[in-house]
Amino acid sequence: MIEAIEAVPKWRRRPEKRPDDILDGALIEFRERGFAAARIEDIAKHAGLSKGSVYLYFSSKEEMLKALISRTIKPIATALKNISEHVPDDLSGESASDILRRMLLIVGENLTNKKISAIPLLIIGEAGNFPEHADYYRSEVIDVTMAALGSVIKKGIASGEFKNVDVNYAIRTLVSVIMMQMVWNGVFFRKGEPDISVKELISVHLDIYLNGIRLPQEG
Amino acid sequence: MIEAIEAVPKWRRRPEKRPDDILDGALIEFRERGFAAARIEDIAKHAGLSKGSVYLYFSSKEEMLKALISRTIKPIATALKNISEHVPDDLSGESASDILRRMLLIVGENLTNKKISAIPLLIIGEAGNFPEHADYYRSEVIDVTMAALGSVIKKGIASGEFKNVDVNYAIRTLVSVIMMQMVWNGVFFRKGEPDISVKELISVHLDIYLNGIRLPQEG
Amino acid sequence: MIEAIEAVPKWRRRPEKRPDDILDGALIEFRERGFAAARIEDIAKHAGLSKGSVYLYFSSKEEMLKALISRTIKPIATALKNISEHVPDDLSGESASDILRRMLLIVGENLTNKKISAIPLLIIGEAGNFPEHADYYRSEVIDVTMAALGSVIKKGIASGEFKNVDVNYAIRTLVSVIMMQMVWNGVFFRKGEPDISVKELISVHLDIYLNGIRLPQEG
Amino acid sequence: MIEAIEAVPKWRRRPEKRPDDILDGALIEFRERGFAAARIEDIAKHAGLSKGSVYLYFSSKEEMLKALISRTIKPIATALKNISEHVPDDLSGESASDILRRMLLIVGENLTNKKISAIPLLIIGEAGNFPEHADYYRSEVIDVTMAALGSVIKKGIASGEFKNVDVNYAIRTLVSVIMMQMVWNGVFFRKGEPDISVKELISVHLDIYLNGIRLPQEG
DNA sequence: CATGAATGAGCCTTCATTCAT
DNA sequence: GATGAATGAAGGCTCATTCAT
Repeated sequence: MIEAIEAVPKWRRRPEKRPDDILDGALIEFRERGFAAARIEDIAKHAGLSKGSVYLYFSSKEEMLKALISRTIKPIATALKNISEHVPDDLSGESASDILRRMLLIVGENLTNKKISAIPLLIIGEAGNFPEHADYYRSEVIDVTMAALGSVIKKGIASGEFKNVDVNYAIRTLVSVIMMQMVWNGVFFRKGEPDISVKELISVHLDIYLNGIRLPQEG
Repeated sequence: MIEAIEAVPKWRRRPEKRPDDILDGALIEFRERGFAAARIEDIAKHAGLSKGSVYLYFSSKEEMLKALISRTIKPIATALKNISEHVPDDLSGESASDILRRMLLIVGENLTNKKISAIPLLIIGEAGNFPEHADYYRSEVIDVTMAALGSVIKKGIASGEFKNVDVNYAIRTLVSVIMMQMVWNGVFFRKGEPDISVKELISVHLDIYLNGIRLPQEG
Repeated sequence: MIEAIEAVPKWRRRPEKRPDDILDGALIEFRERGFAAARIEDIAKHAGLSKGSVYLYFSSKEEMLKALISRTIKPIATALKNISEHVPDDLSGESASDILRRMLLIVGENLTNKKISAIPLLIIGEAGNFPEHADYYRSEVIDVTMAALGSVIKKGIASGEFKNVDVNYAIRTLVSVIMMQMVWNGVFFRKGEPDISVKELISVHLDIYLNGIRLPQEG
Repeated sequence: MIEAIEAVPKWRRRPEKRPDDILDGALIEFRERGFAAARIEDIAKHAGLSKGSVYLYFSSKEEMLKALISRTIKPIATALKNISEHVPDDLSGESASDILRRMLLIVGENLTNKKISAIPLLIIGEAGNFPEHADYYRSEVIDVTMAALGSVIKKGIASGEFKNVDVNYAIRTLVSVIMMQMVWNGVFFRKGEPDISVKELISVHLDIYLNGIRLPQEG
């Protein structure tokens, strides 16, 4: 057994991870230059391969884009579905606010993973050419996330914890900071600038979301 | 009068508007296919011109992108500067909340103009290839907008109208709904779906922003 | 009478010279960039005209080249024919050497006129694309010149003035310095360098041609 | 042995000669149509390649021109330098005339190689667009050649073999026949015409150069 | 006559994709 | 599997030529 393992040649590292390595390179190049302008050769270089070899793993550039997006979205979608299916019907002791906080923090974690957060930006940039990917992302990630958050808000309203707000709009306020932060980090952030702390951001955001910034007027 | 109208030559419509017509076409194609994949010939067709004629007005595809972005950003930047310079020092009677509302509604108007709101999406999509445009947009539009809103928030805090929130983060919550809505309309919106009313959205958003969604706990 | 002359409008100088002005510009541009790379618009500029107006005088770029070459070659060819037809049968008192000298000096004068000497260079450069022009130049200028010089050399041989050299080759030695000087001035000359005096050159050349550079060995 | 020959793959002939094959094609097309009008596709065809493949070896048409000129000039320049450095200081027994003869015959050999003699013609034709190539050719070939010949002439003068001629001009007479012959063969020669023998030409030329065509006048 | 906007053919150059080894 | 030479379609850009005014 041990021999078998040692027999794995060292000059070819993890060949079974090749597709993943290629997609890593693709993500970088697609984001850096856009899908159309990204060159297969550059993507291959990131994976330590030659141009032609990429085609052993992906039949076309577009297939790479599809695979890249799937690779990121699928586990997220699965996780989101798990979460949303487990929002307890009656909040079982936990306040709606606390549940919202927990959920936002999970999203926040994804935000700090560049390999994950680059995907929606890529999708935004290529939405004109590949609306199906935008659609896929919306269905699998955004709609699910919004539905999950929406159901918590609804339960909060039902339980008397929240005001009777228009849920459809209220979700947007809640979610938008996440999206803005993604765009900010990927597009408008300037090197050398002090980072925005995602945790802090979400904390302040949620506090405002729950309580507002206005001081209660006495009298 | 009628003669005057007929005197307008039919074979060359409003030639002085050509550059503008071309940029309109460019915006459509750049958004639809991305800068790299957009074809000059298609852009020309939108303006009723042939491929070569475009080069009578713009020396290269990249120049068109620059001109397109400038055309949209410059007047907005000017307007924003006017607004931010006229935020009264002492709120002079008007509440900070009301000023924020007025400002957000102005931004909301731009949001409903597709020719304007498509620009930031274009910039986001091309940020990898043209970081200078993202930088320009941030400096001229985002930073100015955030500074203006920030100064109102600060005044609201000073006057006792607002809580002592962290302004830097608080601005983000305020602004992000705008950005999300832009992305939504340009990327994730599905035809046939009921539109989100920008006015309503801003109204709900600001209400939450000011007051929070949580019901005050009695007792 | 005088009035008539004054009636010539000043705002349109010598319209009948337009074709000539255009060809002047064409010569400059054809030599500077080559026929293929020369732009009609640049040629027009030299003549103070707009691109389209050139086509009022010449139906195509190639026609301009033809006309340009004809304009220069025709009078030269006529002059050469006159000269060669008047080489006296018996040298009538003048030595063959003196006749050669006179002929070379005439050629030398053309050499110093850039508008004339640029033409053969143009023809050389475009020989691949327009062999008919090279052929024309050879027939009308080179062959006639060589024939004229050849006939003088032959007469010099007949009269005992010259050795019994192979005329065919001997002409080449005589003529080649002219051609080299043309190429030199048009191609290899460096600005700022001291000019080669054409007169001096021809004088030294002919002296060598007649007498050689070798000192007679005393015996 | 035979196996070795058969082992040469048929589908990819001498790939290491590709750049050379391409330059051969480029020389033909550049000379035939001029640099600007030559089409990459035609050049590629000469080398049995497709348009795009040319760019695997040369990054642009202009690079091809540069490489083409260098390829020809470099070895010539090296050879010339060797020759000029070995002109003996004291003519060591050999007469200056004999040395000149040897040198001219070497130049004559290059003249009969079309691949070599086409280069100066190309340079002449493109001098307007690429003066740097004319300059390079002058520095590396013409100036070196003239300097070498000049130094021999000077030694001939010093040794009493030659008259005290103006060397600067005398060189031109010597060299010009070479240049003329190049132009003749490449531009004015007509198919079917009897060839000029370069050897004969140089022999006659040098004889005239040394001794002149004039018969010594008795009495 | 003169203009210059408009056209569209043409060519350099790039790059996704193929394929012989 | 891996390579990289080769292909050829595609598109940006230029410019000779046309033509309505």
